[in-house]
Amino acid sequence: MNDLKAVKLTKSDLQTPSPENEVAPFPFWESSKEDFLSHFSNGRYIKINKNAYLFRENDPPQGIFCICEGVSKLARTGKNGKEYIIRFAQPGDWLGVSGIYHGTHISDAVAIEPVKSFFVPKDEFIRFLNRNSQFSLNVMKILCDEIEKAENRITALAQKTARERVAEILLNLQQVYGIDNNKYLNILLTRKDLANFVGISNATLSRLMSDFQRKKLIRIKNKKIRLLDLKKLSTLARIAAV
Amino acid sequence: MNDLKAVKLTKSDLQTPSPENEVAPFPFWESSKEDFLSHFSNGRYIKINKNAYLFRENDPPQGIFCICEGVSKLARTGKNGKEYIIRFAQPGDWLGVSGIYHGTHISDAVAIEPVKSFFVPKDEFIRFLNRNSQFSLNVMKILCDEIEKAENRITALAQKTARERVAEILLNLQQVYGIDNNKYLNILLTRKDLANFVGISNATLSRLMSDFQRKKLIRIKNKKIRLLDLKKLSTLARIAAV
DNA sequence: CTAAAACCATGATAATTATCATGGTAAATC
DNA sequence: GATTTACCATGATAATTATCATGGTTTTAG
Repeated sequence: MNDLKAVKLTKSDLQTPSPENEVAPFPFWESSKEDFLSHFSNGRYIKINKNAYLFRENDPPQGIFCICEGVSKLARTGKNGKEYIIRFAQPGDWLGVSGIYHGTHISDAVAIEPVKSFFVPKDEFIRFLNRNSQFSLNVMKILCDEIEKAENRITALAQKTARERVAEILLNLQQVYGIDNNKYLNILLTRKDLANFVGISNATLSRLMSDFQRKKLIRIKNKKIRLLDLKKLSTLARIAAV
Repeated sequence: MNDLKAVKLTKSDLQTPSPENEVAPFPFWESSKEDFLSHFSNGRYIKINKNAYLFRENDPPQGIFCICEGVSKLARTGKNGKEYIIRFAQPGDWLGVSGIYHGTHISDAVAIEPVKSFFVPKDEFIRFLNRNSQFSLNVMKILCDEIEKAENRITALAQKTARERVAEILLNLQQVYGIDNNKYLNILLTRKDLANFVGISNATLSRLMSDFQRKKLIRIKNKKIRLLDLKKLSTLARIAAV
């Protein structure tokens, strides 16, 4: 038996729009969405403009954000003033859970496109965890996923060259965010953000992207990226083919 | 109010030996240790030899290990055959929690010194989580700590030079594992393990360690490392003084 | 106790990546 | 719509780090 199977979430679950409500709040709870929401009587929807902060590193956490629409980046700024992007958060992701355990947020959360999110005050979130072991398991799964992703990043950063990491992250972005009708990635990043995510300088990233284009591995049109040769990219990234 | 404060664990809590039992199983639960253990009727103590595996990457998880004595490394092996050490686990740490959510372990766990651990079968662990929201919060805290550590590593790997990372990790090891009577680090690592943890080649690590010795930042005797100048090391690592 | 294996420091060299600088392009602002 | 600002690609150079190789040392295994 596997108790956890029952709480497994899929991306499509999270993104299925609800007919009776514009903002679809992920069928996260085992019963209905209304039931889920009714437990957070102090929860509310919040809109965050592009480039605005959901929270900042070292802020005392006020509560938890569940992203309903749009993408945010989670980033830290080093002593050298350089930003590093830990990860991106997309619809269905919860932000700020770690923060409530530490007393402060451990990274900035910035909307890289307009974001709609559901906000649950900290106290209510904790109260809810205490009363609902099933919900706790859900949250734990989220945390474990974050750990796995973080450890994947660590391994890549420690072992792979810039070239390999760029290829890997491009494939990863396609897998996570998917492609539009013209097969371009569904996430639009500046060179700077992409460089800060890969962990290399802007210049090196630019060169590698140019090189990838020359080699017909990718195509770039209006800043949108299309992956042309998944197989070669996978080989280049030294990962199993996608 | 802060419900979480009550469940906060400190390192000394975890390491306090219990008078009536050789193997001290951390006062993790709010009531007594006996009460804690009585809830895991299928739990048992396991001894693991040096260099033996607690589990391997991709293994289906059988249960959760709580380290009582000794140190393990959590490591992955890349396609290139190179090992990378994600982190070390010390007494009081739980291993394998992420694995039960993923169906497979996401890294190797290897004892780098003889390890004594308390093993709880997966089903029982899950059952316990379901029934005890307080315990769930404890586990969540552990996971959040892991996330924070992982994200710290990511930031360091992405932004810092080899030299900076070595200084940072030495300081970090001292903070986490402490020092013995002669002020040498309480953890004994091979050059290889340390290099794989920092994420650089053995050769580069050796050179940097020699350089640190020449500069009187550290001293090495019988493979044991002593930090001589915390302030300079902190400056070098570009972190706030310890 | 001895042979084999693993570990370690260091030199020489090559590859990788950052930094600095520049001109061109796109985007934001008024 | 003009102007200012941010973004991007690329050259030249310097710094960093890996790789390969070697001899000495320590550890392990029989």
